[in-house]
Amino acid sequence: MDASQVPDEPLERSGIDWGAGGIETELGWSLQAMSQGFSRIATVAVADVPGGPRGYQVLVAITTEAPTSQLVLAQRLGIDKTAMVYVVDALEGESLVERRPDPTDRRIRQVLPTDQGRARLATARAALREVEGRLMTNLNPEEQMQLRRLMARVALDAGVVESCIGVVAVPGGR
Amino acid sequence: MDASQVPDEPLERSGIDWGAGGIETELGWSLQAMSQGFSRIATVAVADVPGGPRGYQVLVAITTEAPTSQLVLAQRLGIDKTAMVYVVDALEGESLVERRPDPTDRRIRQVLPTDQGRARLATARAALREVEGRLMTNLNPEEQMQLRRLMARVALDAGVVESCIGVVAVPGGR
DNA sequence: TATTGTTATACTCTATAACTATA
DNA sequence: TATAGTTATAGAGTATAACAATA
Repeated sequence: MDASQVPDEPLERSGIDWGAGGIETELGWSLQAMSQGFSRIATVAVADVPGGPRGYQVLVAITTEAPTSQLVLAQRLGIDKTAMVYVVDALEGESLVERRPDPTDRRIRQVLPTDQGRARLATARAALREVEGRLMTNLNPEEQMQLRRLMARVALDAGVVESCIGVVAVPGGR
Repeated sequence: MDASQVPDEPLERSGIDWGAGGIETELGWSLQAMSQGFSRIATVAVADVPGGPRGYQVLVAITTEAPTSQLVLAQRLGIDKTAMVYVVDALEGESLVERRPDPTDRRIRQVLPTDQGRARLATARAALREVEGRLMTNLNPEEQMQLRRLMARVALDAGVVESCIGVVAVPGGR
């Protein structure tokens, strides 16, 4: 077994035996279990946002970034452009966002938040932060920060990985 | 905005502005992006294992834990018991595992690895470790270990979270 | 009656292709 | 011709329900 990629402490206070190669030493298992736990609680926390977790992410993106197209929004959030249509439809149905044609290119629809959208986002965000803390309840605040930072860095690089694996093409990209 | 759950450094070397509340500061987005990146490369790495990533996880579990039933195996791996049937079928079809009735309870099918199964697992595991390192390529070895440890701890606790949220019942559990 | 494994069915999510309107 | 958005359709994956064997 290759131990260079794996913590070399035989046993730690969490009770994980990293040398045994059990399922809890698998990054994929941790990722899946954490994702399942998160999506379960997150779905409840953002239940008031139409479109669910994806609707929430759209609200976050359009309130913190310059308005772009639905397409680049979809690529940035890691969802399909066809799914983006339904999400924006749902948000627009409750007047949380509005579509506006780009003045310079009328094919492009900018997605802009309304005041109601910002308000809905604020309450959802607070609820989400609360349950996130509950998910990481056995990590002290410092460890929670470390985890957030490390995951964000890996996530930002994840787009780079696909190119070095040899994916055929990034649709719309270059 | 509640900053108590979020790293308080305004800007770090990864270029993330934690105070702005952008999409890359969202745990859910990091989790999703990391999962997408991982499953893309993991699917390739374990392509030789029938049943894909889930077949791989079954092999890991049955080679490191005492033989149990398909049901507890499914619960442990976080997949449905009906899906477990297909995964075990696929593994058994290539003689990587064998089903054996539990001597004390003939309803239960123990799932045991064959020598071929152990060999297939070893090669897949090596391939997986390699691409995992590539996914976390911008983290130094120490940071990779930290990330593995923190995620494993949260994942192990994830099962506990569902009970304190108030899920109706854990099917089969108590 | 309850439980394990299995099968069949339905449903959700995602991906693919085709269509429109603009460029 | 190419691109952004939309729609319709098909596929994979997942969950639900019902059934057989055993306890």
